[in-house]
Amino acid sequence: MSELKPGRSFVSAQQVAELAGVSRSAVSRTFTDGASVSETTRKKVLEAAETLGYHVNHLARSLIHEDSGIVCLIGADINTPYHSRLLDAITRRLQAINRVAMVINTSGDSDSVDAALRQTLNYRANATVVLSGTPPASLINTCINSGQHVILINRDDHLDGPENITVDNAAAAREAFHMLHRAGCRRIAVVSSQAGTPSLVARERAFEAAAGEAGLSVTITRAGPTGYGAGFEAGRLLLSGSDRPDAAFCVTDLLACGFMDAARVEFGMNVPAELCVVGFDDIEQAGWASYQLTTFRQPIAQVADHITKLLDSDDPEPAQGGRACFHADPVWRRTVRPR
Amino acid sequence: MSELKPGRSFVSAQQVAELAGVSRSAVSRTFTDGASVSETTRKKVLEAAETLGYHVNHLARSLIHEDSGIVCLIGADINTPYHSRLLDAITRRLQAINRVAMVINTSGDSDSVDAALRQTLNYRANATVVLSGTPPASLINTCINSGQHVILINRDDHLDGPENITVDNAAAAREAFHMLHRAGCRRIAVVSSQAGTPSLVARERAFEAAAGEAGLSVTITRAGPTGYGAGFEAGRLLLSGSDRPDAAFCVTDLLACGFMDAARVEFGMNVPAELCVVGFDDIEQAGWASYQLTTFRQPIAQVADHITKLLDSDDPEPAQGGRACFHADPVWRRTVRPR
DNA sequence: TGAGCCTTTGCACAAATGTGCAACGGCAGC
DNA sequence: GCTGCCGTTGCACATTTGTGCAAAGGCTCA
Repeated sequence: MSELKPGRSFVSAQQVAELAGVSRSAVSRTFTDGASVSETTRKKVLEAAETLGYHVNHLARSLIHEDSGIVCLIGADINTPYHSRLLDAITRRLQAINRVAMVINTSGDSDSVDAALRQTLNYRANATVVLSGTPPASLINTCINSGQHVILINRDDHLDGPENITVDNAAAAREAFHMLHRAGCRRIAVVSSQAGTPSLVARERAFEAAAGEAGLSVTITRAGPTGYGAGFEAGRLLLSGSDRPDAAFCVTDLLACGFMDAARVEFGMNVPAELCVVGFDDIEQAGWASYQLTTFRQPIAQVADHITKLLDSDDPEPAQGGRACFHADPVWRRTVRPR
Repeated sequence: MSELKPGRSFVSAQQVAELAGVSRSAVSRTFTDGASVSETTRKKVLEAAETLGYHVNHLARSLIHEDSGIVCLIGADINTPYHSRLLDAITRRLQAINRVAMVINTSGDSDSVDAALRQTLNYRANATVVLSGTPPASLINTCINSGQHVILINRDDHLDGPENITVDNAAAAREAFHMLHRAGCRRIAVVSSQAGTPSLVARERAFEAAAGEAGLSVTITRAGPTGYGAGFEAGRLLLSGSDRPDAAFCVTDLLACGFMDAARVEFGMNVPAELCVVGFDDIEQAGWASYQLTTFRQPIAQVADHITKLLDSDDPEPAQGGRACFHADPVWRRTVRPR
C-alpha cells in the first residue's frame, strides 16, 4: 500500500488502482481513448478517481506521446487592443481542440524573454505561434533549430521552415489610398511608428506606391512607439505647420485615435470635413461614438481558425504549410467623406 | 548508439552524452544548478548540447520535482483593457522568476472551459490564479479539491484555502461619491452591468451606502454585459428621461466611456459642466484626450508583485497567505468639476 | 611512497504514465 | 462438453530526467 498523504501532493494512478482493486494498467486504460476496458472496471476506476480527486498527469503522458498538447504563444504588447483580441481568439480556439496555451511575453527585458523561451522549448511545446512582429528573429531561429513547429503571424522574414500567416497589407493600403483619393484628398500624410514591424512597413510602402502611381507624394511621420501617444504627437507635428494635410492614413487604429484627438482637441479641426482619417486593425475603440473611424478589419477569426487547422491532428484535411494570406476588408464609418 | 533521427523529434540527454563521450548523469548534472561537475566535462557537454540543439525536458524534470514551473491563469474577457493589462503584468513578472504562464480563457462555451481546466490540473500547475470574477465557483472548487494552490483576484467568495488579493472597492466607491458630492452633484446615477461580479457589486453597494449617509438616493442601471455598449445604452436610457442625473458613477471605465459618448453625441451634453462622470480602473482610454476621465487606478503592479511574492520560492520572505488588500487611488482628470 | 581526503563519475533507482504481449476467462457453436 | 475466439487484464518495459551511493581517481601531506 503506497503512502497516503491526505490532501498533500497529487494523486497517482497507483493509488486509484489500489482503491479500485484493479491494476494500474486498468486505470491508465480507463483514461485513454480507444483502450479496451470493461464497463464494470471502468466504473470502479472512475468512482475511485472521483473520491481521490485524481487527474491524469499530462507531464508523464507527454513523455511517451510526441504530443504535449501545449502551444506556445510568443508576443509583445499583449495589453494592446489588437493583440489582446488575437490572444483571446487563439486561446479559445486552442481550448476547443484540446490544446492549452503557454504565453511568452516579449515586452520585458530581453533576458527574461530568453529565459522564458528556453522554458518553452523545455516544455516540448507542440508548436510556437509568433503573434507580433516585435520578438527578435534570433528567438525564432532558436525555435526552428530546435525542431519546433513555428507559425508566424504577419511577419515577412523569408525563413523556410515556419509557416506564415499574413494579412494582405499591401492591398488594404492601396485601397486606403483610393478611398482618400476618391474623397478628394490630395495632401495626404502617413502616420506610422518607429517600431519598424514588417506589416507596418508593408502598409507604408504600398500606400506610398499607390500615391506615386496617382502622381502624389506623401510624407511619412514616425513619432514613437506604436500607440495612441505617438499618433497624438504626430498630429501635433503635422497639423501645426503651414500646409496642413487634408487626410491621414494611420497604419494602426491606435495611431489614428491619437491623431484624431490631436486634430480635434489641439486644433479644433472637424473630421471628416477638414481632415479625413483612415486607420487599420478595427479595434473596438474604432467603433466608439467619439471616433467612428473608417478602417480595415484584421481577419482575426480567420487567422485563429487557420492556426487551429494547422494544429488539430483530428482535422480531416489539415491545412498544409507554406503561406496563407487573408484579406483585411474595409469598414466604412465616418472619418472619410463620402464621394 | 541510440537512433539518430536527424531533425525529427527532440534531442535527449542520452544523445548528448554519447556525443560528448560522457555518461548521461554528467549531462544531467551540467544542467542542474549546484551539482558537481568538472569544468572540462561541463564544457564538453555544453558543446555537444549546442551542436545537437538540446534543451532539458521540463516535463520529465517535473516528474521528480514538486515544482512544474507552470502557473495557470484563469480569466474571462481577456481582450478587455483592464484584463489584458493585468495579464501583461503578471506574465512578465512570472517570467522574471522563472515561471511560465498557462492561460485558460473562460469566455468560450463552458464545455471547453471545463476541459481546459482539467488540462491545467493535468499539467500539475504550480498555482492557479483566477483573474476575474466571472469564472464559475465550481471551477475554483475543483482546483482547491485537487490540492491546487489557488490565488483569487478581486473575488469575495469566502472560501478557505485560496489566498485572496483584493482592491478596496468600498473605500474607492465612497471616495467617488464624495468627489461628486463636493462638486455639487445631487442627482447621481450609478451605471453598472448585469455581470454581477463581486467587485462591481461591492462598488455599487458602497456608493449607495455613502449616498444614503449623505441623505441622497441613487438609481442603479444595469444595461448589459460590462463594456462600452452597456454604458452607451445606460446613457441613452438615463438621459432621455425628464429629470436627467447631473452625475454618474460608472463602476468601470468602459462603461464610463460609453456613457460619456451617449451624453455628448446623442444629447449634446457638456462634460463636466452639465454632467460629472467618475469611472473605475484607469484603463488607457481614460487618459485619452477625448475622455480625460476622472477615475480610480487599479493597483495592477502591486497585485502582480504580490502574486510574484506568493510564488517565488527564492524570495527571502515570501508573502504569506490569507488576504491582501490594495488601495485604488483616485486619478483626477477633467470629468468632475473642481469644487 | 603511502595514506587520506575531496572531487568527480557512473550505476541504478525513482518519478507517472502508455502499451505490446501473453495469459486468462467467458461465451458461442458444434 | 469441448474447442475456438474474443474481450479483458496484468506484467513488464518504454519514455526522460534527477539523485543517492559507492567507486575511482587525483592531489596533498607526512
